[in-house]
This record gives sequence, structure tokens and C-alpha cells, in this order.
Amino acid sequence: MNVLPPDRHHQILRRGLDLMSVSGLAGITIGVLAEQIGMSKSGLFAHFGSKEDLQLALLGEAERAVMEVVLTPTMLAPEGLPQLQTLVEQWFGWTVRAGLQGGCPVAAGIFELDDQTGAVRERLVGMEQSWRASLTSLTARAVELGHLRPNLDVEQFVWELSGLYLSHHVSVRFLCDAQAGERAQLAFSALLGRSGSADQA
Amino acid sequence: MNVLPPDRHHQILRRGLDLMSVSGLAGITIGVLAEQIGMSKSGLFAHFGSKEDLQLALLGEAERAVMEVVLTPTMLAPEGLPQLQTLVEQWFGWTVRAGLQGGCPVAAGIFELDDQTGAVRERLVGMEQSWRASLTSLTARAVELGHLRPNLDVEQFVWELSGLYLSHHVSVRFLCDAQAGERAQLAFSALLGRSGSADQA
DNA sequence: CCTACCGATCGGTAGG
DNA sequence: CCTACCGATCGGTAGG
Repeated sequence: MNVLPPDRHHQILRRGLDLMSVSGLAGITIGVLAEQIGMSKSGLFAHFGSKEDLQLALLGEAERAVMEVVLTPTMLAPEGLPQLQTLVEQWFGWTVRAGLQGGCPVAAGIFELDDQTGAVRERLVGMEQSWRASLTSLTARAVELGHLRPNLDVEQFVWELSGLYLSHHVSVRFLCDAQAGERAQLAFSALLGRSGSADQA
Repeated sequence: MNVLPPDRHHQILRRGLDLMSVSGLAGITIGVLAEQIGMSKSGLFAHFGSKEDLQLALLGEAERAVMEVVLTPTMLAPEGLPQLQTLVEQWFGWTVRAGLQGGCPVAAGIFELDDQTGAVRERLVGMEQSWRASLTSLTARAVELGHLRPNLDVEQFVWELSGLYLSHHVSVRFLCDAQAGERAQLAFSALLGRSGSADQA
């Protein structure tokens, strides 16, 4: 039961996720990542069949991180509206809590790969669709519990919520707007307000 | 008054903008761009002092394209609400109308450079701030004309509108959602609705 | 605007 | 997991 080294493969993925959050998917190079970990290029390469496989593995690591940092705490909250509110609290700006230096690698990857083809893009599309399905499920549950209007367009709700996430990302990481958190909270409150069961049209 | 060649420098910027919309800022290489135009690497390089200067010039070209394809038609509409509606019609998905093969290079650049430093990032920050100032001005004019609530938080309106643009971009270019246009229109109508002078709270 | 070239780095392989 | 190496490509330069 030796503790050191703590699994080289996992160390590569962890450090690689951090690098990906700063440099993007295409910005990852085997040489740079190997140097940061302190091993040889070919040594690191041996863990993966190709650079593409490394990128796919890093996307998997990102998915695991989101699960741990965002989705798990969300599920611990009471079902319905409380889970939606917890989700937004944990989702927006999650990379800081995950200990990453950069921004959301999924969002960055989406804009990086939106005009390309290949396995990495397809993997990322699958991740995003799966993520939105989770959001849809949480929202639908809030409707079932009467926390949101029974006639709410759940897909539209998720579509607009995703836009708030992206706008928050741009504000906080690119424009460095100190009011990013308040703006996001205000927008989310407005979205909840016009989705609420108290439908005052 | 010779017509051919139609200004090599402009040809480089035009073709480079197209390449940037597909490959992103970092994806641009002098060699690839030179080959697409049919000139030598060093011949193209001579037009710019460095790759960074080329990137800066391409951002300027993107700004010019947005001005021509989005802002100019917007200004031709009646002031206030009609201009805001025209803006969204022309802004969302503008790269197609601009004849580009890829998505919005500004949006892509924001997510690409959000964790980096340097002149290119600073230029892009300036462009985005200037763009949002234009949106703010158009929105404030709609308030002045009584088309929107006098107590509207104009900055918040622009912040949320920017989120709709990003969400639309992801839907149409990455997820290939056929309903992207409808979702964006629905969200924009809702945003206008709760910003309208007919404040039915 | 070109050819020819520079050192650095890329992903990947051979062989151990 | 390493050293040593491959061909290709990178941004950039010399010289014309």
C-alpha cells in the first residue's frame, strides 16, 4: 500500500485538465505536458495511443470534475427549485472550486471545435447534450413538484440558462467584470420569475 | 485603373478572416494562409511584421465585417425598438451573411484567449467593450423613445442579450439544432417583454 | 514579391 | 518508463 507515486496516469489527466483549462484543447502539446509533470515525452505518450486519445481522455477527466464539483452537491439539495438554485451556484465559475487555473474547458472546446470534424468534436457534442439532458431533468422535476409553471417550455428554459452560463463566463474570465456574479444572479432570478408557478401575466 | 490584382493586402485579410472563422486565432498559420492565397510564406509575411501583427490585422478585418454586415443595416432602421430588432436579426448568425465558412471569430477568440495575456487579448477586449457600448447605446435610445421601461437596467439588458447571442452560436454551429433560430427569437421576445414600457408586474 | 534557409517544436516511432 | 531519433511544420531571417 504505497502512497507515492499516486498513480501516474491520474496525475497526467489531472495536470492535463489544468493545462487544457488554460490553453484549450488544441493548445495542449505532449511535450509541454510531459515537462510540467517531469517525465519524458515518449513516456507520457506511452499512456495514450495518440494525441487524439489524450484529448478524449482529458474530456473524460473534465466530465468527472464537473460531476464531482457541480452535479454531486446539486443532488444533495432538496429536489425541484432548491436543486436548480444549487446547480447555478455550483456550476457558474466551477473551475475555481475545482482548483483549475483557467476557465471551463468544455465551453472553450465548444467554440474551438464548432467548425471542425472528428472524434474529439463528437465526444464534446455528446458531453454537452448529456449535460443539457441533466439540466432538463432537474427543471422538469421542478415543474412536477409545482415549483415552476406546469406549462413551462423546459427546453427553452435550459437553452436560456445555458446562455446565462456563457455570458457569466465571458464576464468573469474575459472582461474581468466584478459585477459578473450579480448580473448572473439577477438574470437567473428573472428567468425563474417568469417561469414560476405564480404566473402573473 | 487596373482591376487585377484587387489589392493583395486586402485579399490576405479577407481570406485570413475566413480561415480565422474556421480555425480560430491560434489555428492561423502563415504557411497555410499563404498556400490558400497562392503566394510564398515569406511573401505574405512581408505584409506584416509578425504573426501577432497579422492576428491584430485580422481582428480589425472582423470588426470591419461586423460593421458592414450588422451595424450598418441596423442604423438604417428607425431608432429605438426597430433598431434593436433589426440588430438581433442581423447579428445572430452574421458570419453566414458575411460569406464566412465558420462561426463568429470574436466569440471564438474570447473563449480562446480568456486565460492568456498580450496585445491580441487586449485588442479583443477593446473590441468586445466597444461592441457592448454600441448595444448599450441602442438600448438606451429605445428607453428614451419610450419603447422600453424608463427604469430598465440597460447594462443588464445588454448582458442578457449577449448571453442569447452566445447560446444561439452554440446551438446553430456546435449542436446543429434546427430550432436555434426559434429559440433565440423566443428568448429575445421574452427579454423585450419584461423590458417593455407596458410593465405589467 | 521570391528562394533558400535557420533553430525550435510538433506528433510519433524504434529499441531497449 | 527512458534515450535517440524521424519527417513535417512552425515563425522568422538573409539576400536578392
